Amino acid sequence: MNFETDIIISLIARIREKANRFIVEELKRHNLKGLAPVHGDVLVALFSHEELTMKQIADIIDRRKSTVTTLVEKLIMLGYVQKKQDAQDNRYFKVSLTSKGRKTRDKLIDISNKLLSMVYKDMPVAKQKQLVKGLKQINDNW
Amino acid sequence: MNFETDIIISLIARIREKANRFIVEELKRHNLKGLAPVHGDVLVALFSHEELTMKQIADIIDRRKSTVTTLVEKLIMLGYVQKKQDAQDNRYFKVSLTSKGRKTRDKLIDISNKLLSMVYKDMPVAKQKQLVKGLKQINDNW
DNA sequence: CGATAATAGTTCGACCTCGAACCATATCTG
DNA sequence: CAGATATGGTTCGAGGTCGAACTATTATCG
Repeated sequence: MNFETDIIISLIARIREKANRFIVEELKRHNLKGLAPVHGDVLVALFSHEELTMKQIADIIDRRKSTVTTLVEKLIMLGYVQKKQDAQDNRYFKVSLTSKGRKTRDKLIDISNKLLSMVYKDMPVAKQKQLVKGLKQINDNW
Repeated sequence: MNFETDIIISLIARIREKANRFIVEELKRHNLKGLAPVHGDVLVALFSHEELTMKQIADIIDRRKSTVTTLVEKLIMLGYVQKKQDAQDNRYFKVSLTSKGRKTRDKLIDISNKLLSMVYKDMPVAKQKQLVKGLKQINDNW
């Protein structure tokens, strides 16, 4: 029992909450109505992959397949992405950005940058790296 | 743009997810059926406070008042806590543990300890403290 | 005092999330 | 090749969460 270090999970949960709320506000401010942070995750994933299957998206954004079904459904409905069945293997569905989806790129990058400056504030980069290294160790050794 | 440090939010989100899933499993294993991690938070808060108002609970567990209404409702239904209106100020409702609620203490402490050992594994305490200090700085300066 | 503001709490609808059950397609194996 | 297995994906119901609108009670202040 160590009161100094026992609070790590609640600290992590709180930071995550704050980040989420910040992103929600920013999405609203950027007029990306109806989008939750997780939809941003999907779009961001598609910025660096021409197309992704439902399962790949699930793995990248760390959500269940059934959740991804809902999310992609919404993104299609809002016109940000499109989905088409793979011709070779009919089990797969390939999701890709529409032109409207591609246009969100700058806004999402802006939000990401602003979020990071909120998180780190004036923390020296060396300390940032040290912190990320520690978190990575926790995440990897689990 | 710094690829080394930009991943901090996704790392935090992932660790938080893993912790959550771990707690869910442990609650099941300890036969605390129907309880989600957040219900554990409420009970834990009541371990160190004889009684708490709905708002106090909301502040401690970092959830909205409307959410707390639902959570406490469930805890009452399951017999872990009770709620009674304050005699002096009728706006307040005081929530406190039942005897059944008090009996969860050992189990929840066990889960918490197990979680921490999962999180930190063999990380030296000095490094743990350093990590928590960094996280605290982020959480405080926001 | 009496109107106004502040505070505590609930209700309601919407949304993300999950797990379990299920369907469809492709692969493996005897 | 046929049955079994594996993999990708969806459907459905349940639950936690929020914000907005609302009720109720108390505090403030002209």
